[in-house]
Amino acid sequence: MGVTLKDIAAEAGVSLMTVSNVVNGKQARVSAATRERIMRIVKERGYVPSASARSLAARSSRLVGLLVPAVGESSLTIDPHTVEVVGMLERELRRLDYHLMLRGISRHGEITEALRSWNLDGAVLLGFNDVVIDRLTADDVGGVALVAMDSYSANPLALEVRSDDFGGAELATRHLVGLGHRRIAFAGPAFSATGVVRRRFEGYRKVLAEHGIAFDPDLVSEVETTHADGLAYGRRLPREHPDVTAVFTTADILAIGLIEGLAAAGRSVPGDVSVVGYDNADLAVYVTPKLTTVAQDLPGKAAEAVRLMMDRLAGKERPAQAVSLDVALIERGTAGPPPER
Amino acid sequence: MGVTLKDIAAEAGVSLMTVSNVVNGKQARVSAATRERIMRIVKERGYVPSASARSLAARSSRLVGLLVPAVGESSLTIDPHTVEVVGMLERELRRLDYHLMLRGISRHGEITEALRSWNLDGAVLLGFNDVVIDRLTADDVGGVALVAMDSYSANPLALEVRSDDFGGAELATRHLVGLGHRRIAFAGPAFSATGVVRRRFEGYRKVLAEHGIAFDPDLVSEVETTHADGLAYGRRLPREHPDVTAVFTTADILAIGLIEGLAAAGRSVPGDVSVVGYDNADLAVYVTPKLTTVAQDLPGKAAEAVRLMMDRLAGKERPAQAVSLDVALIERGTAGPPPER
DNA sequence: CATGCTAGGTTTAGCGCTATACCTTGATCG
DNA sequence: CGATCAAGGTATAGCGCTAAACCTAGCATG
Repeated sequence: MGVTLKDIAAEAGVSLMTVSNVVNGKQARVSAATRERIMRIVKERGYVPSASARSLAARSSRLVGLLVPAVGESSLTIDPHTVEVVGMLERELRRLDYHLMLRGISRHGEITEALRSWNLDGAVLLGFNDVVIDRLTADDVGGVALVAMDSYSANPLALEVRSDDFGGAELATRHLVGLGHRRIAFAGPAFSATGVVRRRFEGYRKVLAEHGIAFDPDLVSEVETTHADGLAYGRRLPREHPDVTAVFTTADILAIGLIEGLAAAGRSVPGDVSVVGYDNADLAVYVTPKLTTVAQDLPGKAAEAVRLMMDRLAGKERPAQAVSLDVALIERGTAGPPPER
Repeated sequence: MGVTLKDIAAEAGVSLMTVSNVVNGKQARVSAATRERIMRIVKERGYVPSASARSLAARSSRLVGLLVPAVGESSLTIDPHTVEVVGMLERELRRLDYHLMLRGISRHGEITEALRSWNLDGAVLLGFNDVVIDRLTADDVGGVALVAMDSYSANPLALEVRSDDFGGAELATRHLVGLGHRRIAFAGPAFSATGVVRRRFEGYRKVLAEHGIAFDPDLVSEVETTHADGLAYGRRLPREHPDVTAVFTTADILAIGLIEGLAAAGRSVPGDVSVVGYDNADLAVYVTPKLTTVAQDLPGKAAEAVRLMMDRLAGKERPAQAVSLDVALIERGTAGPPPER
């Protein structure tokens, strides 16, 4: 159906390999005249190389997998700030003439299957639990460049791109302490899921220690990264810890739920309680008051992921194993001084 | 490197074709005993079929493209309610053992290129201008099942899945009229971009007519689907049309910006002005007051897109050409009776 | 003048799989 | 009892491309 190399070769009166060389820009082997003639025919006939044939013959697919956890039969849930990374990833890869395959993973073995079946050159692991990444063996991923986002894995097979989670938490907590808060709660999902939360917790704890504020484990709550869980947490917080005047949360959506919950419990933000979010999601500015939050460098994350992957594909000697991007505190309306007493 | 059909065939002492038949579940041609023996070896050796080889030999890739506009060098911007559709699409396709390739399109020709190069079986066109879809020729898309989302194209080559935009607008407008509003504005992007906006406009207009309310073109504003543009619109609306007591918008994000703009201009929602959004995005419930909006059936959209595509791939005689899904009005806090005067 | 070298090609041998035609063997049947 | 047929396979010929080895003239070189 489609036009093939053979057709072009026949029309140009050269061998198939000459056309292949021209199409792939292998300068050395063809004269300028031949090259131009072939290129003209390629354009005219609308030749488009077959990716499967290339992948099969060249053992490289120029395909990168975007692997996302898919719990059971449920669909992928890509959170809003991840979506932006996906869009940027796609653009970077497209510039380099790579393609992106989106794949939900529900069993560990599916990672290997996806990599092998499609002969992927690389893959980006988005939102996986660290232990999933640690379980990957050289047998699984031989040859493919794996980049894990926001993980803190011990697996040398995976390149890693993340934000400075420890530093972000320091920034947020330091801001609250600077405002005069002493009873500062920490709310985020379980540590086990990802090292990210633990790093943020450690940053929080370090700043408390720096300022001689006693760490109170009761002020640390395990709250899922959802509006509903944030809401529930906000409702019970004033009852359980009336002395808390500020909360550092690990996600904007959680913070927004929290603020609504606090309001339901009769506490205003930032009048009674200050709240700091994390991620600087779009919606941070849609709520009232606008959310004070820690911003990640999303474009940087996508760019670094691609850079790391390309370095490894190029067989760079000692490519960076992990990159940590800077974060910034965005001061808006949800953090202020504690109430007078 | 990987295990191939040949390896399995050698180990099982059968021909390569027998293994191929077993792996592909072609019952007829193998005895149960042989089938089991082969399956055991396949499992043991961790055989994974090569998608490129299959695609090449079978002229079918089991790959579906997810084509999204990418303006110039910028990255894909997938709006939040689209993201959900993407996740659901992926799940549906994965269940059917298809894979999804995400591809940004910046020139029209890239659609064809993507389809041909990867030998795609089908493609979902997300967020394209109707005229882009109309320009697709049989030459471009021969054999691939194209599904366009939210388009009203005249091109019989594309299957279409959309919500009942006309009906959604009717619902919203009727709600406002029922509440007692007479001066109701319409805010949305230019009609030219997509028939969706025009259908919603027509629904709005029809309900006005039904109730004998004179249509005033001055109350129709071209506002982009962004928070910023909604905000600007909200700021100027009370000045330009102080008598407007309600606004029907074509997007939640626009509505949220609008509400903020109205607040900046000293108008409260729903006290002074009622606002109805569209899409029932997650963030509709994060803002205060929670947004009254028109909800689309997102899971239905994804499922229908896949069903339509599979029907066409299966060569169904008269597959549906377009599907329109039901919508529902979600009453929350931004629409109330007009102020007393 | 044999030798090497370079430019500009061509030939060959697959990559891993599937479609299709073909081949046995034993049972069935008019 | 020869023809027919189904079950259970096998052999062959690609799909469209690339890597790698090979070829051939024309020219410079010691």
